[in-house]
Amino acid sequence: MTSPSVFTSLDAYVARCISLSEADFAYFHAQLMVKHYKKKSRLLSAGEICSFEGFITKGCCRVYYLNEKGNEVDLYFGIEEWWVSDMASFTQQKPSNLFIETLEDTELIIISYEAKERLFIRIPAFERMFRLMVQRTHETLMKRLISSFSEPAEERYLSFVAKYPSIVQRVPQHLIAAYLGITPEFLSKIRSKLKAKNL
Amino acid sequence: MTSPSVFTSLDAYVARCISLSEADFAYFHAQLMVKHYKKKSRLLSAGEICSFEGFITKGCCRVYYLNEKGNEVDLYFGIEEWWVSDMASFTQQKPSNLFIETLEDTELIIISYEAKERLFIRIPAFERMFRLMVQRTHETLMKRLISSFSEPAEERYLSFVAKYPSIVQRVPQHLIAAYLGITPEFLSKIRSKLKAKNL
DNA sequence: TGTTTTTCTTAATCTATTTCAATGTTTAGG
DNA sequence: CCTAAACATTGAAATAGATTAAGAAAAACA
Repeated sequence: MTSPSVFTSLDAYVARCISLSEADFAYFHAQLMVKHYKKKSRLLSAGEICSFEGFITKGCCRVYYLNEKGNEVDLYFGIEEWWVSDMASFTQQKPSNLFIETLEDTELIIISYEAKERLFIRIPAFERMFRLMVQRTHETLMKRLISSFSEPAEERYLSFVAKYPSIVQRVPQHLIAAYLGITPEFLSKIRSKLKAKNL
Repeated sequence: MTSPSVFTSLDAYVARCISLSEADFAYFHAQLMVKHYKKKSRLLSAGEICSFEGFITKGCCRVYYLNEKGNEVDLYFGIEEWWVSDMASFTQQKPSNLFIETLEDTELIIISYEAKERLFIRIPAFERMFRLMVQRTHETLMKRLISSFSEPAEERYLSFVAKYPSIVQRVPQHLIAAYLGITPEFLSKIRSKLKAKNL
């Protein structure tokens, strides 16, 4: 258990929320599957029922949807220690509107709907852990909504860079534009304006 | 228990998520407080720690924040059977950035932080009930973010009217504009344009 | 009831952002 | 290493929505 395993970072994540015995951890691990995907793999497509919640241990994913004009709009990017899923689709086992795709070769620990239910029955503390996880996600989303209403694109971009410097390195700019809710052209303009300023 | 009480609608809400014994319900009720507020009462101000999660049994509230320009931006309106709170502030017992205010005379069932913790300890099923509640809230917020990125103001207004007809009746238009992320003037323009079309 | 305050509308001007189109640059694959 | 594809930049024209300011209508209030 003390030697580094695939589960190390996930276990640490869990331990920050709830305390578990060794036996609990073992049962937990038995409910999980480790998956490896190549870059540009599709983990979920709109119309499918999302069959997993995935904790990223290596790599990077994007979660996006297609709007009526056919543009891809990124909801969020996940890197190490993030969960990716379409929670609504997963929880209610109904078809998703979202797409999930890897942007790099990615290692993911996934839990299925049935496994999660088993986990809740056997170790109710996981209800709390997932509640806290959703609450955190919700808080992040709320802040994002607020900033998208209050701040002009330039500030939102600067905040994004400040908050997720590693994502900026790893994700192509047109996807970041999609995340910020602006066109790639406009992001490019913002960046060149910023560059002009800082010189 | 079968005669209508203040708790009737909340109990129904809870029962849709988890099943509880009579004794559980009694303990649950003992953790709650019923509050009455006049129209325009302030339930929470930015800077305070949010001390409650409130379930509206009668009336209407708005949850909003002040952006840098000093404009009030509405995050959501709560009517009967909705929860109002600043979840981030409440859960982490840290100062809020939000304001909560009644728009009508309002009856609210509130639970405090301590009472909620007691409840979780005595009846762990409530972890699930609140997890499901947050998940639902999260899904709603996600949809809102998607529509604010994808749809022009006119469509967002039409969706809002279609989804929350009762709120449209009860809430002044300039607040709905603030909810949609546009100015009251622009909403007015949209409405007169729509009126012209439909005649 | 009349009066004050809040809410709603209209119009002119201004701005952030989009769209379109063209060009340049980097990356990936054969 | 070369070529195609993906990605990024730039500029001009178009547009959704903001801002300002004024007046009309409705609601609250005394």
